[in-house]
Amino acid sequence: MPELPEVETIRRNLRQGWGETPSILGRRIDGARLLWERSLAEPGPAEFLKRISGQTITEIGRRGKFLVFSLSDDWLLIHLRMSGDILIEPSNAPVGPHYRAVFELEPDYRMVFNDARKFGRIWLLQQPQSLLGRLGPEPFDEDLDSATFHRMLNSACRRLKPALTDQSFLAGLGNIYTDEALNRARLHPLTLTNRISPVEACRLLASIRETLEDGIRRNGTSIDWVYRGGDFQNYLRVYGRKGQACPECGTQIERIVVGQRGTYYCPKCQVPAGEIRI
DNA sequence: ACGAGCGCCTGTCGGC
DNA sequence: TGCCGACAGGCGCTCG
Repeated sequence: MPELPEVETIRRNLRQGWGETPSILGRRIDGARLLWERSLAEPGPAEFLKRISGQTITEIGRRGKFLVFSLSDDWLLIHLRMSGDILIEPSNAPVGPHYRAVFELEPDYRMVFNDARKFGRIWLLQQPQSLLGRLGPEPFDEDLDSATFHRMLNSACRRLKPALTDQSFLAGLGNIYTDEALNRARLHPLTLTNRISPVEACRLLASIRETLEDGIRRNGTSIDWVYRGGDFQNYLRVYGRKGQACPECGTQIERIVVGQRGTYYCPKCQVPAGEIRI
Protein backbone atom coordinates (compact mmCIF):
# COMPACT_ATOMS: atom_id res chain seq x y z
CA MET A 1 0.00 0.00 0.00
CA PRO A 2 2.57 2.54 0.92
CA GLU A 3 3.84 4.44 -2.10
CA LEU A 4 6.79 6.80 -2.27
CA PRO A 5 5.36 9.53 0.04
CA GLU A 6 4.42 7.03 2.76
CA VAL A 7 7.80 5.26 2.59
CA GLU A 8 9.58 8.62 2.61
CA THR A 9 7.55 9.71 5.65
CA ILE A 10 8.52 6.54 7.48
CA ARG A 11 12.17 6.99 6.49
CA ARG A 12 12.26 10.56 7.84
CA ASN A 13 10.54 9.54 11.06
CA LEU A 14 12.96 6.67 11.66
CA ARG A 15 15.92 8.92 10.93
CA GLN A 16 14.87 11.94 12.98
CA GLY A 17 12.48 10.50 15.51
CA TRP A 18 9.00 11.90 16.02
CA GLY A 19 7.05 12.90 19.14
CA GLU A 20 8.31 10.78 22.02
CA THR A 21 9.95 8.32 19.63
CA PRO A 22 13.73 8.60 19.28
CA SER A 23 15.77 8.30 16.10
CA ILE A 24 17.15 4.83 15.49
CA LEU A 25 20.27 6.10 13.72
CA GLY A 26 23.40 4.74 15.35
CA ARG A 27 21.52 2.10 17.32
CA ARG A 28 22.95 -1.40 17.58
CA ILE A 29 20.71 -4.35 16.72
CA ASP A 30 20.92 -6.63 19.71
CA GLY A 31 18.98 -9.50 18.15
CA ALA A 32 15.94 -10.22 16.04
CA ARG A 33 12.85 -12.44 16.04
CA LEU A 34 10.88 -13.69 13.06
CA LEU A 35 7.20 -14.21 13.80
CA TRP A 36 6.30 -15.02 10.17
CA GLU A 37 9.24 -16.59 8.36
CA ARG A 38 7.89 -15.96 4.88
CA SER A 39 8.26 -12.22 5.44
CA LEU A 40 11.96 -12.94 5.01
CA ALA A 41 13.05 -13.12 1.38
CA GLU A 42 16.80 -13.57 1.78
CA PRO A 43 18.85 -15.19 3.29
CA GLY A 44 17.40 -18.10 5.31
CA PRO A 45 16.14 -17.44 8.86
CA ALA A 46 19.14 -18.91 10.68
CA GLU A 47 21.72 -16.97 8.71
CA PHE A 48 19.60 -13.81 8.87
CA LEU A 49 19.31 -13.84 12.65
CA LYS A 50 22.97 -14.67 13.11
CA ARG A 51 24.28 -12.07 10.69
CA ILE A 52 22.10 -9.13 11.74
CA SER A 53 22.86 -9.40 15.46
CA GLY A 54 25.49 -6.90 16.56
CA GLN A 55 25.21 -4.65 13.50
CA THR A 56 24.68 -0.90 13.85
CA ILE A 57 22.20 1.15 11.82
CA THR A 58 24.37 3.79 10.14
CA GLU A 59 21.90 5.34 7.67
CA ILE A 60 18.29 5.02 6.53
CA GLY A 61 17.53 5.68 2.89
CA ARG A 62 14.84 5.01 0.34
CA ARG A 63 14.87 3.84 -3.26
CA GLY A 64 11.46 3.72 -4.91
CA LYS A 65 9.25 2.03 -2.35
CA PHE A 66 12.14 0.20 -0.65
CA LEU A 67 13.37 1.24 2.78
CA VAL A 68 17.15 0.88 2.67
CA PHE A 69 18.96 0.50 6.00
CA SER A 70 22.74 0.74 5.88
CA LEU A 71 24.16 -1.52 8.57
CA SER A 72 27.78 -1.80 9.61
CA ASP A 73 28.35 -4.90 7.44
CA ASP A 74 25.20 -5.45 5.35
CA TRP A 75 22.19 -3.79 3.73
CA LEU A 76 18.75 -4.36 5.24
CA LEU A 77 16.01 -3.76 2.68
CA ILE A 78 12.31 -3.73 3.53
CA HIS A 79 9.42 -3.50 1.09
CA LEU A 80 6.08 -2.76 2.79
CA ARG A 81 3.90 -3.89 -0.15
CA MET A 82 0.19 -3.47 0.68
CA SER A 83 -0.12 -3.31 4.46
CA GLY A 84 3.38 -3.14 5.91
CA ASP A 85 4.51 -0.58 8.47
CA ILE A 86 7.52 0.07 10.70
CA LEU A 87 6.96 0.74 14.41
CA ILE A 88 9.44 1.93 17.02
CA GLU A 89 8.45 1.16 20.59
CA PRO A 90 9.86 0.24 24.01
CA SER A 91 11.10 -3.35 24.21
CA ASN A 92 8.51 -4.24 26.81
CA ALA A 93 5.46 -3.14 24.80
CA PRO A 94 2.93 -5.91 24.10
CA VAL A 95 3.43 -7.85 20.87
CA GLY A 96 0.75 -6.99 18.31
CA PRO A 97 -1.19 -9.55 16.26
CA HIS A 98 0.45 -8.54 12.96
CA TYR A 99 4.06 -8.33 14.04
CA ARG A 100 6.14 -10.28 11.49
CA ALA A 101 9.68 -9.37 12.55
CA VAL A 102 11.08 -7.67 15.65
CA PHE A 103 14.54 -6.06 15.84
CA GLU A 104 15.84 -5.35 19.34
CA LEU A 105 17.66 -2.02 19.47
CA GLU A 106 20.05 -1.27 22.33
CA PRO A 107 19.37 -0.40 25.00
CA ASP A 108 15.58 -0.64 25.36
CA TYR A 109 13.75 -0.03 22.08
CA ARG A 110 12.66 -2.24 19.27
CA MET A 111 11.85 -1.81 15.60
CA VAL A 112 8.86 -3.82 14.41
CA PHE A 113 7.88 -4.89 10.92
CA ASN A 114 4.07 -4.96 11.17
CA ASP A 115 2.18 -6.36 8.20
CA ALA A 116 -1.42 -7.59 8.36
CA ARG A 117 -1.53 -9.03 4.85
CA LYS A 118 1.94 -10.62 4.93
CA PHE A 119 2.89 -9.37 1.46
CA GLY A 120 5.86 -7.34 2.67
CA ARG A 121 9.41 -8.66 2.36
CA ILE A 122 12.75 -8.28 4.13
CA TRP A 123 16.21 -8.81 2.62
CA LEU A 124 19.64 -8.81 4.24
CA LEU A 125 22.19 -8.37 1.46
CA GLN A 126 25.90 -7.73 1.01
CA GLN A 127 25.07 -5.35 -1.84
CA PRO A 128 21.59 -4.06 -2.72
CA GLN A 129 22.04 -3.74 -6.47
CA SER A 130 20.49 -7.12 -7.19
CA LEU A 131 17.17 -5.62 -6.05
CA LEU A 132 17.53 -1.89 -6.59
CA GLY A 133 19.23 -2.25 -9.96
CA ARG A 134 15.96 -3.25 -11.58
CA LEU A 135 14.25 -0.01 -10.63
CA GLY A 136 13.64 2.86 -13.00
CA PRO A 137 14.73 6.39 -12.12
CA GLU A 138 13.65 8.24 -8.99
CA PRO A 139 10.95 10.81 -9.82
CA PHE A 140 13.02 13.56 -8.19
CA ASP A 141 16.27 12.59 -9.90
CA GLU A 142 17.81 15.78 -11.31
CA ASP A 143 18.97 13.89 -14.40
CA LEU A 144 15.34 13.10 -15.21
CA ASP A 145 14.37 16.08 -17.33
CA SER A 146 11.27 16.33 -19.47
CA ALA A 147 13.13 15.46 -22.67
CA THR A 148 14.44 12.26 -21.09
CA PHE A 149 10.98 11.47 -19.73
CA HIS A 150 9.49 12.02 -23.17
CA ARG A 151 12.04 9.63 -24.67
CA MET A 152 11.22 7.00 -22.02
CA LEU A 153 7.52 7.28 -22.81
CA ASN A 154 8.03 7.13 -26.54
CA SER A 155 10.35 4.13 -26.42
CA ALA A 156 7.38 1.90 -25.57
CA CYS A 157 3.83 1.52 -26.76
CA ARG A 158 1.75 0.82 -23.72
CA ARG A 159 -0.97 2.43 -21.69
CA LEU A 160 0.06 5.30 -19.48
CA LYS A 161 -1.19 4.03 -16.13
CA PRO A 162 0.44 0.58 -16.21
CA ALA A 163 3.66 2.22 -17.42
CA LEU A 164 3.71 4.69 -14.50
CA THR A 165 3.05 2.00 -11.89
CA ASP A 166 5.75 -0.23 -13.43
CA GLN A 167 8.65 0.16 -11.00
CA SER A 168 11.21 -0.62 -13.69
CA PHE A 169 9.88 2.34 -15.70
CA LEU A 170 9.72 4.85 -12.83
CA ALA A 171 10.28 4.02 -9.15
CA GLY A 172 7.82 5.02 -6.45
CA LEU A 173 4.38 5.61 -7.94
CA GLY A 174 1.51 3.32 -6.96
CA ASN A 175 -2.21 3.25 -7.59
CA ILE A 176 -3.21 6.39 -5.68
CA TYR A 177 -0.51 8.82 -6.72
CA THR A 178 -0.63 7.68 -10.35
CA ASP A 179 -4.35 8.50 -10.60
CA GLU A 180 -3.76 11.82 -8.85
CA ALA A 181 -0.84 12.77 -11.11
CA LEU A 182 -2.73 11.81 -14.27
CA ASN A 183 -5.66 13.97 -13.22
CA ARG A 184 -3.37 16.89 -12.49
CA ALA A 185 -1.72 16.43 -15.89
CA ARG A 186 -5.13 16.11 -17.60
CA LEU A 187 -4.17 12.81 -19.22
CA HIS A 188 -6.41 9.76 -19.62
CA PRO A 189 -4.99 6.61 -17.95
CA LEU A 190 -5.41 4.60 -21.18
CA THR A 191 -3.41 7.03 -23.33
CA LEU A 192 -0.68 5.23 -25.27
CA THR A 193 2.76 6.30 -24.09
CA ASN A 194 4.12 6.81 -27.60
CA ARG A 195 1.40 9.35 -28.34
CA ILE A 196 2.46 11.67 -25.53
CA SER A 197 3.83 14.92 -26.94
CA PRO A 198 6.88 16.69 -25.50
CA VAL A 199 4.61 19.29 -23.90
CA GLU A 200 2.43 16.62 -22.33
CA ALA A 201 5.49 14.72 -21.06
CA CYS A 202 6.73 17.92 -19.44
CA ARG A 203 3.33 18.51 -17.84
CA LEU A 204 3.11 14.89 -16.66
CA LEU A 205 6.54 14.93 -15.05
CA ALA A 206 5.74 18.19 -13.26
CA SER A 207 2.40 16.75 -12.12
CA ILE A 208 4.05 13.60 -10.78
CA ARG A 209 6.54 15.67 -8.81
CA GLU A 210 3.90 18.08 -7.47
CA THR A 211 1.66 15.19 -6.43
CA LEU A 212 4.46 13.36 -4.64
CA GLU A 213 5.66 16.57 -2.97
CA ASP A 214 2.14 17.28 -1.71
CA GLY A 215 1.88 13.70 -0.43
CA ILE A 216 5.17 14.03 1.44
CA ARG A 217 4.20 17.44 2.81
CA ARG A 218 1.01 15.85 4.20
CA ASN A 219 2.99 12.92 5.63
CA GLY A 220 1.36 10.48 3.21
CA THR A 221 -2.14 9.10 2.82
CA SER A 222 -3.96 7.28 5.63
CA ILE A 223 -6.77 5.06 4.39
CA ASP A 224 -8.85 2.38 6.09
CA TRP A 225 -7.43 0.63 9.12
CA VAL A 226 -3.82 1.30 8.19
CA TYR A 227 -3.27 4.69 9.78
CA ARG A 228 0.09 6.37 9.89
CA GLY A 229 -0.82 9.92 10.76
CA GLY A 230 -0.70 11.43 7.27
CA ASP A 231 -3.68 13.35 5.93
CA PHE A 232 -3.22 13.48 2.16
CA GLN A 233 -6.46 11.46 1.89
CA ASN A 234 -8.23 14.76 2.59
CA TYR A 235 -6.69 16.32 -0.51
CA LEU A 236 -7.26 13.57 -3.09
CA ARG A 237 -8.72 14.87 -6.35
CA VAL A 238 -9.97 11.62 -7.90
CA TYR A 239 -8.78 8.48 -6.08
CA GLY A 240 -11.67 6.71 -4.34
CA ARG A 241 -14.05 9.51 -5.35
CA LYS A 242 -16.29 7.77 -7.89
CA GLY A 243 -19.46 9.79 -8.52
CA GLN A 244 -18.11 12.85 -6.74
CA ALA A 245 -17.35 16.12 -8.48
CA CYS A 246 -14.04 16.73 -10.22
CA PRO A 247 -12.37 19.67 -8.40
CA GLU A 248 -11.62 21.34 -11.75
CA CYS A 249 -14.87 21.05 -13.70
CA GLY A 250 -17.48 19.43 -11.45
CA THR A 251 -17.99 16.41 -13.72
CA GLN A 252 -18.58 13.13 -11.86
CA ILE A 253 -15.42 11.07 -11.32
CA GLU A 254 -15.53 7.67 -13.05
CA ARG A 255 -14.01 4.37 -12.00
CA ILE A 256 -12.65 1.88 -14.54
CA VAL A 257 -10.31 -1.08 -14.20
CA VAL A 258 -6.87 -0.79 -15.79
CA GLY A 259 -4.35 -3.56 -15.36
CA GLN A 260 -6.55 -5.10 -12.67
CA ARG A 261 -6.42 -1.92 -10.59
CA GLY A 262 -9.29 0.38 -9.75
CA THR A 263 -8.64 3.61 -11.66
CA TYR A 264 -10.31 6.95 -11.04
CA TYR A 265 -10.36 9.83 -13.49
CA CYS A 266 -12.40 12.75 -14.72
CA PRO A 267 -13.94 11.92 -18.13
CA LYS A 268 -14.04 15.58 -19.11
CA CYS A 269 -10.60 16.81 -18.01
CA GLN A 270 -8.66 13.68 -18.89
CA VAL A 271 -8.81 12.99 -22.60
CA PRO A 272 -6.42 10.62 -24.43
CA ALA A 273 -3.54 12.38 -26.15
CA GLY A 274 -4.25 13.15 -29.78
CA GLU A 275 -8.01 13.29 -29.34
CA ILE A 276 -9.85 16.46 -30.10
CA ARG A 277 -11.45 18.12 -27.09
CA ILE A 278 -15.09 19.03 -27.49
C1' DA B 1 7.26 -6.36 -25.35
C1' DC B 2 2.86 -6.29 -23.84
C1' DG B 3 -1.28 -7.44 -21.02
C1' DA B 4 -4.39 -10.67 -18.62
C1' DG B 5 -5.00 -13.88 -14.95
C1' DC B 6 -3.71 -15.55 -10.75
C1' DG B 7 -1.46 -16.23 -6.28
C1' DC B 8 -0.01 -14.42 -2.06
C1' DC B 9 -2.92 -12.80 2.71
C1' DT B 10 -6.05 -10.43 6.06
C1' DG B 11 -9.47 -7.27 6.91
C1' DT B 12 -13.52 -4.21 5.98
C1' DC B 13 -17.65 -2.97 3.95
C1' DG B 14 -22.12 -3.19 1.58
C1' DG B 15 -25.94 -5.99 0.13
C1' DC B 16 -29.13 -9.55 0.96
C1' DT C 1 -27.31 -11.31 12.75
C1' DG C 2 -24.69 -13.89 9.52
C1' DC C 3 -22.96 -14.94 5.23
C1' DC C 4 -20.72 -13.72 0.79
C1' DG C 5 -18.61 -11.28 -2.65
C1' DA C 6 -16.04 -7.23 -3.84
C1' DC C 7 -12.38 -4.70 -2.84
C1' DA C 8 -7.87 -2.94 -0.84
C1' DG C 9 -1.76 1.87 -1.19
C1' DG C 10 2.01 -4.36 -4.55
C1' DC C 11 4.40 -7.41 -7.18
C1' DG C 12 6.12 -11.82 -9.22
C1' DC C 13 4.87 -15.62 -11.96
C1' DT C 14 2.88 -17.91 -15.99
C1' DC C 15 0.95 -17.77 -20.50
C1' DG C 16 -0.48 -16.11 -24.97
